[in-house]
Amino acid sequence: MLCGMGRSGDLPRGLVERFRARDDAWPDDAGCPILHVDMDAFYASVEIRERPELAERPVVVGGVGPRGVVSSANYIARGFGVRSAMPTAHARRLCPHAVFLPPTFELYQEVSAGVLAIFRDITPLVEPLSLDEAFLDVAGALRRLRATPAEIGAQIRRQVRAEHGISCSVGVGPTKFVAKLASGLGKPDGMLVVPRDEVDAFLRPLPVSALWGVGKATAERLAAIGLERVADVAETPLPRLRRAIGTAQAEHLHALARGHDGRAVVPETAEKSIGAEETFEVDHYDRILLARELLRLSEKTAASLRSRGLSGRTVSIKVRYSDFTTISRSRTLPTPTDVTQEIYRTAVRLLTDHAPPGAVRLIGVRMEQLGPAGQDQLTLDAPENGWREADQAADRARSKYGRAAIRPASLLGEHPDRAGATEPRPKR
DNA sequence: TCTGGGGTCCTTATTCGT
DNA sequence: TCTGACGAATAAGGACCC
Repeated sequence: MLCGMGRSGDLPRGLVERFRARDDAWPDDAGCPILHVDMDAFYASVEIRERPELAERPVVVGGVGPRGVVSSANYIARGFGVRSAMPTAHARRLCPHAVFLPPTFELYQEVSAGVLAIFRDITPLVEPLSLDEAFLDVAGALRRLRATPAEIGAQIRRQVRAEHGISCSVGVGPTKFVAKLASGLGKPDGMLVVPRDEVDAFLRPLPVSALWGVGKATAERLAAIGLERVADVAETPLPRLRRAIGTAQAEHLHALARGHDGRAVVPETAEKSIGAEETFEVDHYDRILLARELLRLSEKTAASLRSRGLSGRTVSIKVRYSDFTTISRSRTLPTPTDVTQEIYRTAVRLLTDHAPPGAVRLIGVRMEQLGPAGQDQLTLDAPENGWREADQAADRARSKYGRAAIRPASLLGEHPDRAGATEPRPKR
């Protein structure tokens, strides 16, 4: 959410300013149909909007437990060095007087839906990347709106602020990649327009970490062969790049570095996997407790599948040990399922077949190979039919009476959100 | 500093059928 | 019948993104 900072790096200051839109004046936006809109410090901004008295204070949103990390921090908190993905404990040391808040996703989802509605009024070609950012292709909307891409970007910024009380940044460019970089460098509360024929001048001075898909590991490998800027990558022969980082990534980065990015803005993409995982506040050895946690996570995953009308064929579990090494084990079922009990049984078998050697800090369940539910599941007499009906009845009860209404027997006595997480549970 | 939770995509190895 | 080549599916791990 706030990763833009390290990426802009030691960019020559003037370079960004050259592309900045201000006072209804900006560089040539002909041939720049792609907009990337990114909310500024989204979670923190929404929380501040709800509580205006926080506006002048450092605000950090994230996990507040001993193992929480920062999801979002307003710019005052960033001034103290607080960054996203940083352990909350570290953020507290850097900025003890900040207000620390747990995230309230329902609220962010609401605001996000409202902002997306603004985008969809402009064009149906809206591709959300997460709750707080989206691509728009406005090529087809220009004539109808009698506006240029940058005018549309400016309008969006005004409208988001007026209707939702938060600021956003916009990047306008000929491709998705350029638009995304531009919005990041325009932050906070700004707009950058990168003309088609200035893409090279814009990209070449950036550090390689600005390239989409280059994180710590890849940046190190590139540095090892002497590549530090986007220009270096653009000028490196492909075979050399392939040897350093592998075929697919080499070709992808080489293209991006030269300003080539043919990816279209795609409104709807099918989900590939759905799952749930949890990090314990303290590590656990207890197999029974781990199994109980798997049941809770299977239930969550299955309910999520059912609410989307999907089922999955591959059940996969993930276990992270206290030393942070992480394993995954998976099994593909003969037919797809969205039934809690089936997912749980498979998950537990995976866990016991590969009994964890040590203390566990995280456990998770995920379903893959998703498809529309209802195919292959209605085999008469299949043992899971009874379970399906039970699941559906439970879904209905939960939507009527709340999540605590219906729980598997082995989760009784636990708080619905925190079953098995940490504290010893009350004995009954 | 001591590392969340939701995902996507890629690479490599293995197995199985033709 | 044996063997190898090949592709598809499966499994595991890792990097990366927000």
